[in-house]
Amino acid sequence: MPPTTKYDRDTIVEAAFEIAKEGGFSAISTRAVAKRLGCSVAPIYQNFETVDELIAAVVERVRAMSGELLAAQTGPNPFENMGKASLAFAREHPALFREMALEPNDYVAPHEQIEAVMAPVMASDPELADWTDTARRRLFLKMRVFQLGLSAMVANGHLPSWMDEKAAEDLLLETGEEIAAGMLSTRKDEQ
Amino acid sequence: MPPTTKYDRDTIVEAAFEIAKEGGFSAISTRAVAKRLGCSVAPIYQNFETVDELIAAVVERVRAMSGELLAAQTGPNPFENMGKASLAFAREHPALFREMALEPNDYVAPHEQIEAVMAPVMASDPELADWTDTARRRLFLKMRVFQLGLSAMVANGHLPSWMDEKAAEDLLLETGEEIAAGMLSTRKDEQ
DNA sequence: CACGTTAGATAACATACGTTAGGTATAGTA
DNA sequence: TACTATACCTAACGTATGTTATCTAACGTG
Repeated sequence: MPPTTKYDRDTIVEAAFEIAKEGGFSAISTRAVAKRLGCSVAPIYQNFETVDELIAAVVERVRAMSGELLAAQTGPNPFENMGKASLAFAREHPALFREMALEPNDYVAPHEQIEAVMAPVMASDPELADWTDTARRRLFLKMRVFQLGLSAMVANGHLPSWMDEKAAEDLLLETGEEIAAGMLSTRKDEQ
Repeated sequence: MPPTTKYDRDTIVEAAFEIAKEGGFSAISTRAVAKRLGCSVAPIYQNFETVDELIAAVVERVRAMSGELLAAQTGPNPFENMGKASLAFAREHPALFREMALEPNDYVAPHEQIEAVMAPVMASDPELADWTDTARRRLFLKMRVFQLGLSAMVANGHLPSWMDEKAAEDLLLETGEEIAAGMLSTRKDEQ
């Protein structure tokens, strides 16, 4: 039988993940991963057909991490949790956030799909109880847009200098409230 | 004297610009530009010290184009013009928009600087006449965040499928109004 | 304890990149 | 008309990449 395995799939993915965390997925090269592991490229090709397969595994790893960041938000409001998780992702892993959320790829589910998941959540929110379904969806879209914009600024260090982590979260929540309030008052104006 | 010049600086920058438009700045290589021009790499090195210098010239070209997009918006409201120009940039040159607005670089001026430019504009807006300076700045930040998020979705094709160009502009303006209305009503609540 | 399977190392091939040395030909000038 | 300056081409060097062929050695099985 063969000698004992020293570099298994997970070890390799972890090393590649660390590299991607610093330089994005494009920084993952067989030699860079091998160097980080202190080995040659051989173990990589023993565990993956091509480097693209390794990168795909790293993407899965990132998705899992993203899910953990969301699960770590245990507040009562799902929207608040989503927003805070997004900000945490952007702050803690800016390069990965850019790759996942700010580039055209299939990692991000289409808006309609996310909307479909959130529709029942919104319907059960007492604050939105008397909203029409259309209005709820539109509010959700607006909140998602704002959340993406703020997360992008966090990931790129483009926030105003005085704005720390908490201030960013506050801005997100505050604006969410204001958009909702604005939608209500505007609708009132039209009646 | 030398033979007549066939490939001058502008011609080369224009070819590199077209390449960047399709694949981003990283797609600019001496050979790719040469191929597009139907020449060798020699003219490039006659006009530029290094490929980085060429890329810098392309960045300037993109900045100029970005300015033209803003100038093309001739409506009465400066914020509306900025927002529409940003959406146009994201829609017409998604790869370039990502490079300029969604990556960490020095192309984007710090928020404070943009804020300083816009402060007098906001002060002269009759709708904001009785707002405090702090509130105006905060509104501007929120609008910029929303604008960035929406432009990012446009550039990446992450918009809901039903949302066309006009619908995106409408969403931007509508949300701007709602945030302003929400800020007013929220402040009222506090009093 | 010998053997065969296979983890890992090494080094090579092919490609793409930036850059440069050396050659060719053009066009104004002497 | 000969000369020179130079726009352009060709081909190469060095480096980084993905990938693979070949080798070495470890280890459970017989």
